[in-house]
Amino acid sequence: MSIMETPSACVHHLTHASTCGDQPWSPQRRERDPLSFATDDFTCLDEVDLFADLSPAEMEGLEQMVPERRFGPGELVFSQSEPVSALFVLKSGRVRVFRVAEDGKTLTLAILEPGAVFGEMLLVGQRMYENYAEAIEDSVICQLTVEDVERHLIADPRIALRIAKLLGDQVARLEERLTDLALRPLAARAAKTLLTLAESAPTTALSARLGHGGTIRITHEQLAGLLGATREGTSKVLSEFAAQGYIRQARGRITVKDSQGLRSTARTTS
Amino acid sequence: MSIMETPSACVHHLTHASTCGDQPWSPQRRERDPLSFATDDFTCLDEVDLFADLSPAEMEGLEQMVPERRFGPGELVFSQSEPVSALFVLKSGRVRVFRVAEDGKTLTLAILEPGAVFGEMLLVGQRMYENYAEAIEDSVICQLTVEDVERHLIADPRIALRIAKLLGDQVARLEERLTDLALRPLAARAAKTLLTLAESAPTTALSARLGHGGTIRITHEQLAGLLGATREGTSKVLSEFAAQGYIRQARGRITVKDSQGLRSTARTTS
DNA sequence: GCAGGTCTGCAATCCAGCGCACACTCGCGC
DNA sequence: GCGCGAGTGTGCGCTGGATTGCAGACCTGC
Repeated sequence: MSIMETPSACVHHLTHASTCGDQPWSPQRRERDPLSFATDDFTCLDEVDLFADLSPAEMEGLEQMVPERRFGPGELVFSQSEPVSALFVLKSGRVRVFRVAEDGKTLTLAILEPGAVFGEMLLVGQRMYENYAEAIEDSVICQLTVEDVERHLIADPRIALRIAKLLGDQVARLEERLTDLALRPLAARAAKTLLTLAESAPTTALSARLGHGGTIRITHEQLAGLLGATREGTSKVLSEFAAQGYIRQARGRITVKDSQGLRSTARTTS
Repeated sequence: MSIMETPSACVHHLTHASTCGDQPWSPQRRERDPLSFATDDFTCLDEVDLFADLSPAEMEGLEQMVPERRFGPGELVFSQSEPVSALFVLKSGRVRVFRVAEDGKTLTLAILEPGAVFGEMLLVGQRMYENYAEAIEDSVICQLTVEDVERHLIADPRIALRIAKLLGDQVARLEERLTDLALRPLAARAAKTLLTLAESAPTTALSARLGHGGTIRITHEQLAGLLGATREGTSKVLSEFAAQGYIRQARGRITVKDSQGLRSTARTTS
């Protein structure tokens, strides 16, 4: 099933976007392969610390009515034509949350790993008009409807506190990124971002065995989206990092070799 | 009393900051004039919607133990040498929350008007290591200690929800600013910011009588700090706006004349 | 009403990073 | 294993905006 057959994935509000499948900001659309999905590692709501305070019985109750959807690479999880009406939990795969300018350029707000929650703004009455989310790999996503949320979560003080913490972290991260973007050169931002990614996408058992500790799965273009820079500029600084021995590069993969070197680069101001 | 006599206002951690009162990021320090403080318009906790759900009795209880402090222009409310250990409520005056880079350049995160709450990150376990806050006018600020907060607020589900909403709004604003900074030219950001300021600092009875609706009290330099740009660059675009008739300028004051014109400028992408 | 500091205007110069173009090469899919 | 497309290296002109330096205009306090 091609995503082209999913009309709701189209975005009709973009000024310069004429036809579906021709989105300048989503070049890597592919056919979907239903066989390659990961098996269910955990039920939707386990392992998500938003719900950590719930009793097993309560979890049970919630889980019953949580539908689960699958998305192929490039497929939109939500957009303006399909506005957020639910809280999403990423079960497997990876999702990119981003914004689009009128001229088609994008900024990536976050690249989410399994276990992440998104669409949280809905919980506090925000609308998220402007945000898009797309799968960048085959992904399985649970979604709680607004009603689920309102009835079971908002009312619960334990959950409300968790939500506040979640949002607090996010505020801190955003403030950091904002000041970095304003005050630091590209190289510094790139170094910092690599360090962050390297520790947030932690070493799996497999990658550790292969000596790939600190390996990030990301393309230059995706990284550029996070940095608020062009692909070319990003490639440039990455080459320099590689030349310095700070990192090693492969296609769609970057391995941090000298985090200390990156750290000092991250501190430069101009 | 000069702020020079307030040792705790000094910042010793900045790389290039040698002496107090010589902070490159805080050029407008002045003597403090105790007579010019506004009178108490409202008690600390009224009018702050964070506490809107509390009963009058509860409010009473809280208010009793809320100390109140006064700050003169340029005086630091908190900084790295005096880290956040409280929740602040701005009663009167105006406060700038900002960050400082190693080379002394700053980015303003927010300019707060009376009734605003800040230091909220503390509520959710964030540290705010990097944030500074300074009064830009004579200001009166109430501060709840950590203990006040933990005992009376965190536990209360109504408050927790308010906090979540507060942080949610903040996330939305930050995401917006981040994408604007990354994807939009200075002129567009400036226009947008002016519009936001014009409506967030609403028309007072006095200014309405004087026909000053939509007047913002801000210097080019302060605006530049918000935009992540230089004073010169900001002055340039403001001159252009004035030439277009979008705004009228006076010292430390900008009046929006043609919000429609600004809106269209704000939409430009490059 | 005078003095000093703040705020704003202006111009010349410089430069990081963008835009564009293209060549290459890796590796996935067939 | 072969081919094609996604991912990457590179160069160069261009430009938005930073930098620097200064000059005048406006307040505010004395």
